[in-house]
Amino acid sequence: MIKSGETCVRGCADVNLINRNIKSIQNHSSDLRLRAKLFNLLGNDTRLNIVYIIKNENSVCVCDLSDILGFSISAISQQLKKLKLGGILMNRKVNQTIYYSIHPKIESVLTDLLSLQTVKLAI
Amino acid sequence: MIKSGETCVRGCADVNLINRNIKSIQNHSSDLRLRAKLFNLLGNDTRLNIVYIIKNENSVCVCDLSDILGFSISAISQQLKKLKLGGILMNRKVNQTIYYSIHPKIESVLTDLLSLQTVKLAI
DNA sequence: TTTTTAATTAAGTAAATGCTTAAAATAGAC
DNA sequence: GTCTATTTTAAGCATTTACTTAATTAAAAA
Repeated sequence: MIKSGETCVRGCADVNLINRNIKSIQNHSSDLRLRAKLFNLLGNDTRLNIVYIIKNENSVCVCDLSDILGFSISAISQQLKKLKLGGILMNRKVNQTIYYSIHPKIESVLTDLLSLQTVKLAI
Repeated sequence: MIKSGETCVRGCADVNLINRNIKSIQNHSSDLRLRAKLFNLLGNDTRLNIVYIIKNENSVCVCDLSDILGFSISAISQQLKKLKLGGILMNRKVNQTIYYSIHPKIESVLTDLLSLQTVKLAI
């Protein structure tokens, strides 16, 4: 907790606002961290493309993703690993082939995130 | 366009799926890039905290954000610059103080993004 | 005018990111 | 058993990221 004129050299510090928001950030820290993590996973062109493709096709193998996106199998595999660890994807093995699909828990959230109107963003 | 057995050594390549999705990614590339950029901006703890605070307070100065989040003024200023360039924040000057606020164009999108149920994400 | 305040910009740095190629694991086909 | 196909993992590398401190800008106050 900061008291008026205690830690800030400047005059303009809004002590109430500062303390109120320090608490607020603390109270919501786990939610905010989780949210940032989700946004971070989707905030990369390659990973967002992967998620977009799998969402449309339900289930896609590593090889096909590599052919579609033009990156090495290895590169795709590494991104798939991150998406799986992040709870966005799951996979199942059929013979030698591993098919990735959207994790049911995140399905509806992803639908929302991918249908949001972001056209407004263009500056 | 890939033809069956043309570019892929492997047998399992689903040529139709591959070509269909190459087109799909091309058609949606600008939307996907924009969306990834937005997620990327929000996919960082410091920046998401900044946006969260400003959304709650309407208008906050650089100094106060620095005190709340415990980073140098400079660090906060650099993140604010990214958020402003990305179309998420705007600012106005009152004497020596610069107040940042949510850009009206992105307000409703942000409300959606911050109210999405992401608790499901925990693994 | 000089000093002070708020913020930005510059420069530097450690760590993270995202790809590459090469090696290793896994399991079906021969 | 060996060979082949699919994927993962390891190692390396160039780029980006996110902070720090120091210098600079801009404008109000003394």
